[in-house]
Amino acid sequence: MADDTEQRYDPATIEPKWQQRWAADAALYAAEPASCGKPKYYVLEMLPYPSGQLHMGHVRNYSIGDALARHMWMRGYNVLHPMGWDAFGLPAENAALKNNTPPREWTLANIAAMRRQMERLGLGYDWATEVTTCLPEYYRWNQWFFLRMYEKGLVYRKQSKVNWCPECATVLANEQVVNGCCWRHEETLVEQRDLEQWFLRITAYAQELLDGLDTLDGWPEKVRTMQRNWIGRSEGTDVDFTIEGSGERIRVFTTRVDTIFGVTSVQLAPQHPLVKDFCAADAELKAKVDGLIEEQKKAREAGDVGAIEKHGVATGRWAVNPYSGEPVPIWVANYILMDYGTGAIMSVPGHDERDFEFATKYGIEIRRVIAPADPDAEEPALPFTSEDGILTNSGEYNGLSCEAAQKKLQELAARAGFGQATVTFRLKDWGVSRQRYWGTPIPMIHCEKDGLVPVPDEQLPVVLPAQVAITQQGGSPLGRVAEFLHTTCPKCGAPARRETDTMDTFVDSSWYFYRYTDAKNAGMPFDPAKAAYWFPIDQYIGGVEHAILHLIYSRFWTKVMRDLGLTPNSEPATRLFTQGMVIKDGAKMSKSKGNVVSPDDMVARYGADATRMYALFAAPPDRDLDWQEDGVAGVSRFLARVWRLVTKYAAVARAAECDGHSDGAAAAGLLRKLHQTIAKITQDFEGRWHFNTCVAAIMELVNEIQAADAQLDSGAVPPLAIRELLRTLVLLLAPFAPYLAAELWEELGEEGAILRAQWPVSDADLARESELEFPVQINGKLVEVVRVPAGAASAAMEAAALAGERVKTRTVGKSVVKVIVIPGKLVNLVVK
RNA sequence: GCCCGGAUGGCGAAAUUGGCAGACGCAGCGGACUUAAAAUCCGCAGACCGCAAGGUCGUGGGGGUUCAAGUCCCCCUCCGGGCACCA
Repeated sequence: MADDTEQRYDPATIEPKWQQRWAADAALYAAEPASCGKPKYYVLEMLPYPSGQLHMGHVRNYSIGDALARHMWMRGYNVLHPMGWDAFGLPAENAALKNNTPPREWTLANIAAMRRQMERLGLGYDWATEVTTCLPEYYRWNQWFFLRMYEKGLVYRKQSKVNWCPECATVLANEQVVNGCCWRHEETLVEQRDLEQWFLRITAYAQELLDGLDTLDGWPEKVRTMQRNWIGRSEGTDVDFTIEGSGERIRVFTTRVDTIFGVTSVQLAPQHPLVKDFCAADAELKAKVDGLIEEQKKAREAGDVGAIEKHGVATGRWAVNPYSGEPVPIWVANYILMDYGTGAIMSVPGHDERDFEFATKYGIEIRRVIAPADPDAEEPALPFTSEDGILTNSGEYNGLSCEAAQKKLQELAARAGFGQATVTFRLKDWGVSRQRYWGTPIPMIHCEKDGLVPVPDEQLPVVLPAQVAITQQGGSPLGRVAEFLHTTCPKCGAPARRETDTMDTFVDSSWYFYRYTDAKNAGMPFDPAKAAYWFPIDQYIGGVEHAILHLIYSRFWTKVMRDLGLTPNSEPATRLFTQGMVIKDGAKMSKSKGNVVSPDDMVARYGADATRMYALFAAPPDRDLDWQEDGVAGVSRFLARVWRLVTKYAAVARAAECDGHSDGAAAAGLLRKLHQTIAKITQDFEGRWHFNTCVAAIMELVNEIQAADAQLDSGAVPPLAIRELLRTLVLLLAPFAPYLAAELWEELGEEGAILRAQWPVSDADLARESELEFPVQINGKLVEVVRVPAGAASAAMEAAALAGERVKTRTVGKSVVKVIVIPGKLVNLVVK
């Protein structure tokens, strides 16, 4: 048996052996202090939710990050490559309900299981900096930040809508609402209820979050665009209309104040406070408005807000256009949103599609106030929404361009006090309240006498109680834990009540990457000096599904931390990479589709190296990856070939004299290929990241070495060259197949960890081709391939092309009209 | 509806700056080794016509620019993702 296994590449023996050695070497993947003098490199992969099972998306994400980290270590950098757990969240409560396991136990067991999976995959993390967000040592700093933000006026409370399942009698997170129904009760419509909620004032940073995107040129344009749209900055004008009779004002927001003379109604959102007043005196109106609210709600629940038919109801009131003095009717309409702008609009049916649709339906006047800039042009049909035109039917403003009119009208409004230029953002403040158990308790106390009182710093952390019955009853589970709920007011000492909301888990992931730089700090979230050394993150890697929320929150939190003096950086990461999804049989891997491939299975069958390398080989990292198990088998076969090749010549390589001589034609060809491969892979690590072609390049190199097996065997290739070939091959493999590389490194008699070995440098002289092989085309079609000595002049190329056998037979009796020579590339003959 | 990706052999893909389309791998076929198989090694392999030499076509479709287009420009189709009454 021994003989047999000795001859075979066996990841099941190699990999656990090295896994053990690496686990015993605490310094191997450890970040060094700033004093080490090396340049720093912070490579970060998004931390996973500890579901208990790594999936292929994780494997892909971490294989990319680990390859980069290993490469940077070999380039001599001080690398921070940490990992942690986004450990709060609903699944733990669901598991508690289902299995009667406490969320904490369930979560910690899952973390242990996933960490074992990661270690088995050979991912090189610095576990000394591990961060687990559900532990008080971490979440106390969430509370600390919350209090700092409270002091800065960045935290406030307000009434807000929540999803409520009447069957569960509890609040649902947005993700638990499926097609407008409760995920547990698929027939039960989710209701919107008003609750007092905590908010973080992210909108205070809206402009900066937008401007910062311009500096993030290391981020994918797609992500920046998505964030820009999400922030949704829009410049416009606030205009106050006066209600006839009462003298009350309705403030509207418009981006097209130049169309003000085309206003033929004012439209209010059904939830607008003035509508409530109108309804108080008019039961009939109230019934109709309630109907509109119901329609909006239904549409929102059904998830097609944009598709609902426009409905409205006239209030019978009139509002006066402050520019023209003209009264227009006030309507309430279901397409007006209370939470954007002022919840009221001026309706200009002549120049807005939605207003046009509404006015047509209800017979409201449609007026043209913008004419084409070219007086000879035909008047375009209404609604005419372009801003490329001049004002008409607009009194003294007639003839002005839209842009000029906007400016003039804004100035007038400001002067006369009925409005001004203004900027509106689509971005809303961040509601962080969750009526949930498994999250960070919000560190606030409700006192009868003193009102809202923050928990003093010295009383942090507010610890999540361990013994909590997770039930499906309504309200926050923490509200039913007497020991937690009842406390005393820090100000007056009287009995008081703790806040029972917990924080959104996006809070945890908004700053965890700072904690990695100083994970054990008990006195601060982190030491600013340590963070200043490591930040910004040099490369952040994760799924594009986090392009908006997580990455906006993280940017916001960084700016807050900067303003607290904790970091000099305004942005957390200079470069962001978003990898593609893992697909199988044409669909994203998911339990419901039954197309999930377990990483454990792959590792058991083919080994960690083959699994990881396949994840890099099957597609470029930014594209979707189609998982084909036969492909993993192919990579595994390739690794076996490498193993056989290196072990076959290991003894020769070990014995090679370092001062020996390494020439010979066979060696020159192989060394040329070797140095070309080094150059290709090094270059890819520096920018393009097409690791699929890196793996292919290594395969080509191995194919070529193997094709020269006879020369290697016969001694035609000097031992020193063999040594360089194999040694470098193993080094190139190290970021992609770390176990096999470590094993073969040792096999070649090298001392010390391959991770500490120097990344090979391509020698341009050795890489250079001695001959140029170039295509000759006739009229753009390939006719022949000819050779000239490398570096030959254009004239030599032309001569060689014209001397080609096939070229000669093809040009007989014809004339060469033109010869195009691209030096070093090709020759094209234009022949008639 | 708007914004972003993408479409290349039987399959995953490559072609980095407009310059030999299909590298590398999978599946397939033929051969060597073997009593046999597995494993391994060698070879073939875009489609069509042809015994062959060779030829014609070919990167979702249509048009264009160019000596030369998978790559650039215009129009269109399909697939994936994001946003969606944002005033």
